[in-house]
Parts: sequence; C-alpha cells; structure tokens
Amino acid sequence: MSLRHAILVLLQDQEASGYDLAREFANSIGLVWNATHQQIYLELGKLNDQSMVKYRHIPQDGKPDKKLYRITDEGRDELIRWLRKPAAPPRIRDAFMVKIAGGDLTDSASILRELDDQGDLRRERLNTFEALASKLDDTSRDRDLFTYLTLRRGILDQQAWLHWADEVRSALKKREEQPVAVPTSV
Amino acid sequence: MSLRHAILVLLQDQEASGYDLAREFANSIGLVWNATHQQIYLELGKLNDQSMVKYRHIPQDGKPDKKLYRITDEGRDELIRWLRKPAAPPRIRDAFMVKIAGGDLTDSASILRELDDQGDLRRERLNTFEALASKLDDTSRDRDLFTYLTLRRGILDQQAWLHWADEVRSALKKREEQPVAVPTSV
DNA sequence: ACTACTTATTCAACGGATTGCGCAGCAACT
DNA sequence: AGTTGCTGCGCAATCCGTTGAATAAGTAGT
Repeated sequence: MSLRHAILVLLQDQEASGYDLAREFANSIGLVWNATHQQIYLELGKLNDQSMVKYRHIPQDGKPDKKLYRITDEGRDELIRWLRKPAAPPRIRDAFMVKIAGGDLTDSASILRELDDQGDLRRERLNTFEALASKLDDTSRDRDLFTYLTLRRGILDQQAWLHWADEVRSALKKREEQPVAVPTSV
Repeated sequence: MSLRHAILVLLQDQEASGYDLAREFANSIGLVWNATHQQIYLELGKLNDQSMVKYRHIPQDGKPDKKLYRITDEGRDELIRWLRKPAAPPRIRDAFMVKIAGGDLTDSASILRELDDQGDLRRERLNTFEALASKLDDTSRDRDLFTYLTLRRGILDQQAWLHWADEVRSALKKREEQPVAVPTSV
C-alpha cells in the first residue's frame, strides 16, 4: 500500500528514472521495502496520472530514451500527510520460518544446510551494511542521520538472525548427541 | 505463495477447522506468517480441490456446523517436497522504516511518538513470547524444540528492534542538544 | 432488554504483486 | 560469431491479499 510513498521518498532528493529507482530498490531502500521494476513503472504511471510526480522525456543515443521523474508539490504534500499518520505494523511472511515450525518433518541435515545458506546471505548483507555505515562515520553522519539509522536497523537485524542461527545449531547438536526418547517416525 | 504450506504444517499435528486455524495464525504461526480467516478458508478450498486435505462435516447444535480438515498423503508429500527445496528469501515491506528513511521531512517529535507506539507493541509481544518460552522450559522443550526455536527467533527479533529504538532516541536527542548546521526547511 | 462477543463459514469487489514476455541497441567477453 | 549483460521502457494474465459484508445462534455482561 505504500510503494508510492517509498518512491516519493526517493524522488525527494533527486530526479530519477524508473530504472534508477529500480536500482535503488535493489540496494538502499531494498533494505526496508522491495519492489520489481514492473511495479515501479506501474506506480510511476499512477503517480503521474494523479500529478504527484511529473517527468521530462530525455532522448539519448546509444542508450534507450528515458523519463526523468521529479516530485511535485502535490506529491510532497501527500508524502507529508502519509508520514504523519501511524504506519500499519509490518505483516510477517517468512517461508524459512514456516519450515522451522514444521521442522519435525525434516532431517536435521537439510535444516542445517539451509541455515548455512541463509547465514551466508545474512553475513554478506551485514558486511555491506557495515561498510556503508562506517563510510558515513568518517564523513558526516549528521546530515545522513536517517540513512545511518536505517543501516543500523539492518545491521542489528542481521546480527540477531545470526545469533539465532547459532542457537539452532547448538540445539540440534545437543539433540543428536543424546539420542532422545522421541519417536523418529509417527 | 506458501500460506498453503503453513496450513499443511498446522494440519500435520491435528485435525482442525478453518476457524481453529485462523486462531492459530493469530497466535503461534502468526509469529512468522500471518493471514486472515478469509484467506485461510479460500486456501482450504483450493487445497481440498487438489486433494491435499479432506474434511468431514460436523453438525453442531448451539453452534454453527463446521468442517474438520485433515491432511492427506498427497498433502504430506507436497509439504515434504516443499520443505526440501530452498525457501525464497522473505520480501521486506516495512512502512515504518520507509518513514525513517524519509525522516528528514518530519519533526523529531512525531517520529518519537510513533517509535514509542511501535515499541509498546514490540514489548508486549516480547512478553508473551517469553512467557510461552519459559513455559516450555519447565515441561519439556525437547519435544517442542521447533516451537521453542521459533519463539526464540521472535524474542531476539523484538529485542533487536527495541535496542535499535534506543539508538534512534539517543541520536535524536543528541541532534537536538547541539543545534546543527542543517537547514530546517529547504 | 440491549449490546457485544464468540463460534463458524462464505461471497464479492478491488487493488497490489508476481511471472512472463517483448522490444531495442550497445558493450564486453569467449 | 555468439552469448551474455546492461540500460530503458512497457503490457497482459494471473494470483495473492485486503476490506467489507452477510448469516445465524448462543453466551455473557450492563
């Protein structure tokens, strides 16, 4: 319901094409909201119809033409209105966690395998986030305070996940060491 | 894409009605995947069409009739197949975080207000999760290992969030103490 | 008496999101 | 010579999800 607002937030700083936005959704904002290019183009179309944004057509040679969008006053008003009213709590949809909840059906080995895979991904993210955050440390993180805080959120999130993964590993190890009185097949 | 599998996981342990499942989605599984009753009834219908579940009709007096669903062999096969293949990484859609990213547009006060509200919610959740987890401690948390691990995930998640919220508060406080060279209005 | 909540299922309408495809040209690698 | 990848935009079909409502009878509270 608020892809539109995420787009407006991005357009606040600078004019951008749909393609530019898609890239940013894959990086910075992707941390908190992700979207594909189809959705973005569609939403830009709607925003344009409602004159929240406007664009100018830029012919390019060598590359395809593009449309550079910028936010309008109406768009900024809408954004501010949205910022004021409380956000709905995020709905959680974590397929991996559903697997954990149904873990009795699987063997530990395949759980551990996927745990490692997901862990690699998380650790990777953690590194990039930390790199970006320390870059902000060096220069000025007062101006980019909210970017910094967003990154911190991502960092703490990954760390919490990795910590949990360790707990899972040691719990599964303990369970295998002491062959318990649990039926292996019902 | 895997509400169906969450349902199948729940149906594994016991026969249940749509209504029962909806309640469980509001509690246990809701921690990692949430759904409204409309969705659940719809999905149960589809699962039934594909003979992943079957039901028996239970007439009741005093209360409305109900349908008790149970998982079939096909359903169990499908579930196991799904458990084996890697889960897609969860897509993140956190409206509140979008607000933080666009925080320059808002005053600190309204951010702090919403931070408190969200914090209350998180703290509440943390309490219920911890209560449930310690209940498992007392009896046997070997049998319910995966329930326990799911709860741990929820607990660590809330804690990480609350910790982040503290960081935000002190960062905003610091910013206000030293009136910085940041334009208040562009 | 009236209101509100619980149990139980379902329909209809809409909007948001995903998947898959198509076009188009240039650069770079194999 | 051929494949892959990047820049850039878009359509169509389908599916997933949300919102809102209807029905229906019992129980519990003010």
